[in-house]
Amino acid sequence: MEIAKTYNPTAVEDKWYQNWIENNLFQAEVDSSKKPYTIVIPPPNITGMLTMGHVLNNTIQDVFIRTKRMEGFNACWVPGTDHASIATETKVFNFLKDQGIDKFKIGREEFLKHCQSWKEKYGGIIIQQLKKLGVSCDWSRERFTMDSEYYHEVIKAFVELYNQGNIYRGYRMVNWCPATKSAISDEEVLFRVQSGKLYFFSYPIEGENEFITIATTRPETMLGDTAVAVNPNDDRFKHLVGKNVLLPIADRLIPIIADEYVDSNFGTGAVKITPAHDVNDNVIGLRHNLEFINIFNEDATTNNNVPLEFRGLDRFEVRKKIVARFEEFGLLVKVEDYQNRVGYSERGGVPIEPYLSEQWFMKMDVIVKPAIEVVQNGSVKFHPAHWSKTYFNWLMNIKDWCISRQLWWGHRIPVWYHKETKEIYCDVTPPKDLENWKQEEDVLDTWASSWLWAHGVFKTEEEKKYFYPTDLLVTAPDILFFWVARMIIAGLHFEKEIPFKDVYFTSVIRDMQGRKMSKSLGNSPDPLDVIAEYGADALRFTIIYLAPLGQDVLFSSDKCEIGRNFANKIWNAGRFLLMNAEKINTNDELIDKHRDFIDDWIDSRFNSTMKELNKAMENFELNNCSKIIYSFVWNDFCDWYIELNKNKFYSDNEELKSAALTRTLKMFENLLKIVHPFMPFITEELWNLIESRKSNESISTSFYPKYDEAKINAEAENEMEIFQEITTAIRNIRGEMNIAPSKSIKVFLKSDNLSNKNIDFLKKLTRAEEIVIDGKIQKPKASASAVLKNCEVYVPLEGLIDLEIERARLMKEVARFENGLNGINKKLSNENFVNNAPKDIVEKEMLKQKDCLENLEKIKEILQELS
RNA sequence: GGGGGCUUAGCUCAGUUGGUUUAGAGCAUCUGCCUUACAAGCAGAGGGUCGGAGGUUCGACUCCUUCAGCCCCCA
Repeated sequence: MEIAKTYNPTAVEDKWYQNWIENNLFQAEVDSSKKPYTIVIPPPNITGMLTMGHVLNNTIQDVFIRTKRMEGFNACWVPGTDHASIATETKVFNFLKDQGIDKFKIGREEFLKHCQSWKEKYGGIIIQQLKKLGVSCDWSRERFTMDSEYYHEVIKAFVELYNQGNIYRGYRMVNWCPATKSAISDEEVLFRVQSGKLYFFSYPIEGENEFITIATTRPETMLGDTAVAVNPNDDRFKHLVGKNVLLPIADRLIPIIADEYVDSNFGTGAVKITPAHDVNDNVIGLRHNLEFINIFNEDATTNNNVPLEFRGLDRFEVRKKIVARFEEFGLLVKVEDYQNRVGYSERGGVPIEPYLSEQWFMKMDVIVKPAIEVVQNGSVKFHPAHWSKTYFNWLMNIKDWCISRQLWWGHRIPVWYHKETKEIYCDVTPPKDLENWKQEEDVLDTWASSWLWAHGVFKTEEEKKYFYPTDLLVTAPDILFFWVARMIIAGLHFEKEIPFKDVYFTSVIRDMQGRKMSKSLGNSPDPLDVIAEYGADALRFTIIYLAPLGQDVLFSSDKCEIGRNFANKIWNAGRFLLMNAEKINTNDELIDKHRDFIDDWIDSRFNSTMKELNKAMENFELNNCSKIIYSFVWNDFCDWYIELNKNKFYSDNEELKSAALTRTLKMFENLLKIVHPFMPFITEELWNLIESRKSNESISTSFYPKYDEAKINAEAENEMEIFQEITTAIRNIRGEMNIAPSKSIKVFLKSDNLSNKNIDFLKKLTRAEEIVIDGKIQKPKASASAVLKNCEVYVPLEGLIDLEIERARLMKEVARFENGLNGINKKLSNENFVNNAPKDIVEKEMLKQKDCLENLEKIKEILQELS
């Protein structure tokens, strides 16, 4: 059998994914004989393309679900997509616009048909991309937030909340996106710092020959001013409070009021108040009973509440005109450069406009209470835990949630207004005399549908009962408020149960300069390109390896060399074993024959690796898991176990060879299994190569190795440690003394308690032709030496030794030991330490001191001889 | 202004209740090797005193205070 020298993922990955799907390996059905382990996917947006964030997030979910599946749980990972109301509507709107089609002309029904077909065409792309990653979702359960059953759930929830009095309609100030002509939530406003201007306007005071100067960043809103406010403690203005100002251009009289809110240090200390177009002014307006003048249309052009010459203009046009007019009047005092934070609509891409409008709101103060409790009492655990602080901070200061959106693509609010009586009807079914009613035009905020995701994805009560509450949610921290918190609220409100037990907050992926990956910066590699270049396994492993819990990740695609090289290492270990398997028969009956310390040692190492791995997994430290596995595979299994087994594979004893290979392959299979959740493809390929399997058999449904405390063997580990120390010491001499690897050497080991039994192993690893172990060895002349615990190493180098180098080597050792000894002496000469520290600690220090002293003495002796 | 996070080798990061660590890993660097699994590899080496200051303690990278710098979220 020919096995490629370097691993080539491309063919392997597609082949196995298809095989898994054909064999329905990831399908989960209700089965009361098995414990469920459930994850619902954070549904990607149908307008989205796979990002590095998705890669990290879904790899994490896959690692958990695959591990649990192999551990014997009924693992169920429910995939799906989100209709993304505003994002999709914007996309389709622009798509139609490019073809000269106007949304408003074709009307709601027609527009929704376009959305639907757009979804059919593009909505599945990200799902196909996810499959490339190797994720083991149960695709038969794929859900969409506008599937009919799910749609019904969302509407039902609205009706229930409405009937309970938790939803109300109100005329309130909202974040208005003039581009999409819709309200958006606070969380969908992105603040950007930009350089703007601060304009200083003078307003004449009624009946006085005096002016009051205000500073503003938004001159156009002066048309809607209904007061000027100053701080009540500001002596400069005390005499003006209560007087009126003649608002220029608008020619209205507005009062000067005093309010603590005003910061005397900002601008001139006097501010204009526009209650209809600024959040803070709105609060002041309510407090002082001011008039609310709305000066904008829905698209943020000026309406009929402004003087004729300013009507029907874009807000930024108006700004210019207003400033020009103030200048003309001589009322423009000055203009300063100013850095201000402007809120932008995340989807619309334009500055949002605080805007008064009729909207639907959800009362939050009461409904959030249980959601706070379940995190406080640990029913829902956050990983890392510190996110709970942010969670509490938000929930405890929560405001009512504006859930209506002036869009068409989404769940239309199930409210009808009676055409004559204006009576409101709210139900899952429309009123019987529909002709007399008019349905609410608005749809629900997308999050008011996806907050039901954790239970809404299950179609029957039986399924919900079995799979819900789910076990784990893996998500990015930036949707903690949007989604995680709201899902907890919804789960507790509608199902009386938490939606999930653990929440894993993933790292944020950044580029090598630490910048967030974004489309506009173009700094995000396309994961599919990365997969094509390095393989999905390599990408998966690398991203986990780089992403510690709670830390951001700096990523560039060349980092995938870590994963690719690791895959190649595993591949070649397998390749080597398979090459030997061509010449050596394996035989399970021999598995316990011809064992020696390396077998005990690798069993011990494997089991302590499993112990660490299980612990890291329980603590949601996947990054740590990847490192534990990497180090076992590379440093223990490849560097030492395989190397030491070579002697056996090349022996003349057929039975010994056979036993050794059987054991090594068994260990290799275990190793493949623990790597499998991280690198599913290569492990499946090798698992099938090392043994012929049945057609529907897969490593992904094989049994995960169980940790066995009894296999942890301190004696074997100790023996190995000594062996490794001696090996390294000899190799070090070879390296430092520049002895070519091809040149064979003789080694003398002076020791009383070292046996001869491992000499062949030592010879092999150090390329020595002869090794002599004896307690009475005299140091051969002109040899390089090393002093170890209970053992002195001498390598005779007649004619080859460079005394200077050897002296320098030994001096370094002297320094090392002296350094250590200093620290120990300092401790032991401290009476307080000796008296107060635990006994075993003190004893250890004394032992260390003794060893150090002995070693120092020996090295110094050797040095003396050298000179 | 409120909340959160970070600061350990050239770079990116580990370091789990303070004491088996003379502070580790990967990458990068240097030296030597194509040793019949792997040059995407092997062997060896150099490199930090843990952001600054103070404190608690017999003992601190680890706990406390404070200062400085960087980042994120909310207002």
